[in-house]
Amino acid sequence: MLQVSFIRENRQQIVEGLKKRVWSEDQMNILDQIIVLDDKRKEIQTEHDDILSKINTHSKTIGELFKSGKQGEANALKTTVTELKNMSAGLEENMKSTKSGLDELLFQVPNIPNQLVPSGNSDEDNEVFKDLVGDLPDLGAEAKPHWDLVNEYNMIDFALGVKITGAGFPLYMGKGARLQRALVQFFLDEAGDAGYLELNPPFIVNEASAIGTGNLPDKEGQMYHVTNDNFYLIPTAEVPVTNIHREEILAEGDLPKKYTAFSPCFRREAGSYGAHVKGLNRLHQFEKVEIVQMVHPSKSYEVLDEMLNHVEGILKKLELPYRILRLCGGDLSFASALTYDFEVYSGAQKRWLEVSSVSNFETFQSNRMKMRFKDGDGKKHLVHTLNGSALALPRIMASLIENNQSSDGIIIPEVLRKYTGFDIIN
RNA sequence: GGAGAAUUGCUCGAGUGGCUUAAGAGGUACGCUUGGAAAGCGUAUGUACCCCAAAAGGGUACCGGGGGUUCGAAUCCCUCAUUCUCCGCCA
Repeated sequence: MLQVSFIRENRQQIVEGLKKRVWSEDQMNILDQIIVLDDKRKEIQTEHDDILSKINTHSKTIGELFKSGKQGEANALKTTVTELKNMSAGLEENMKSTKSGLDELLFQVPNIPNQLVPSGNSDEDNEVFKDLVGDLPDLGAEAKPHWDLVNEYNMIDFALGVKITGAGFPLYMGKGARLQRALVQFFLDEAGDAGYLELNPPFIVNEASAIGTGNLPDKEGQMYHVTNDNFYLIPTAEVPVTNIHREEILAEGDLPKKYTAFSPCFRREAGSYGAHVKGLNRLHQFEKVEIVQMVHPSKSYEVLDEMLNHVEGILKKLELPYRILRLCGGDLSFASALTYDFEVYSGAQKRWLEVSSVSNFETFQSNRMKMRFKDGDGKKHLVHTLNGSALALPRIMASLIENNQSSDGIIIPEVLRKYTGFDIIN
């Protein structure tokens, strides 16, 4: 969420930014309401602190009066304090509702898009930042989509997943399961080599963590909620990992913090049915290796490029044709200032599949989480947080299976063979 | 799941209603001392918000979270979380 002080001082810049997110004039009014409520909050606090101060002084006096035996004076003063306390209670109530009103408004304001973000309403307006790297596979007319191939080679059983749980929970088997594990291992090794500390975080988080990363309150319906304990199944490892330093003040020398984590990801997003969500294209449970960084604000865009390079390196090693999109304002996630999506080409479906999303959140998450660092002068600043998928498994599997199909079977890319222990699935 | 004990600042740790402006120790920073270091001595050392044009200064809140009793709570009560010990169950 944005800081009120930032809203006060950069109104014009914010309005320009929100226009890219297709905000109406009506919605812009929220900005003014925020400032009005914040003014009110200050006014109430000044008044309230003043009363509390008087109560504190009087209480001390009462103690002294009792000690010196002046019961009458003490009791008179007690009455005064009681009156002050009534006033204080009223102000406190007012403060509470003002603050929650203010938060409610602040939660509605998304991050301000970076200058580079193109305006636009939907994914059709995304900018192709880097077009096709690699060659589109030439599979011929009899190319099969991955959902047929995984069936043919007994790699994944979707029907059993439905039996056990429901749609969107595939069961990987044999070489399918092994290939998946090989990819995870490969991704983690790549991240480790790039200096990310490997973590194995909790896959269920509490409410505070979900709020910290911006998954609550906005996207409650997208997460699985464990109501008995008020916990949430993570939609991505970004949630537990980014929350590691929630409400912390780091030393400037501690930055950057670089973390990587493998996790299953759970997403409710009760989807539509049809070809574009068929097979591995969209799931309720999938696996992903995530990279996360907490960095000095002056470095965050440099680091964003570094993360892009990291993801590109992996896709090149896997020999998958890919392209990079720069998301437009309308497609940008709520918390992000700039996002690049990676898409790989899936040869039989003949379409691009999103396999990674790399974002700079600037201070949007760190402000919610109160994640700061102290500079040499002892001044505190919010860190910038970034994260990216490196990578999400199912669509990598889908394109890898489709693109590498041959009359002999599915050819395993060279780089994975030491992890799989086999070079073909047939 | 049951019974008991605990949670205090950067760390350890004292603190059973006003004498706490949270003792004391350690750590850290700076200064003094020294040929240099150590020791010693001195000073400082949290977070958030508010007042003030700013600085200086002042105020409020914070002793695991939330609520309550009281003129006054780290201290008493309720509740939740976490940690430890024992019992039960368990991969």
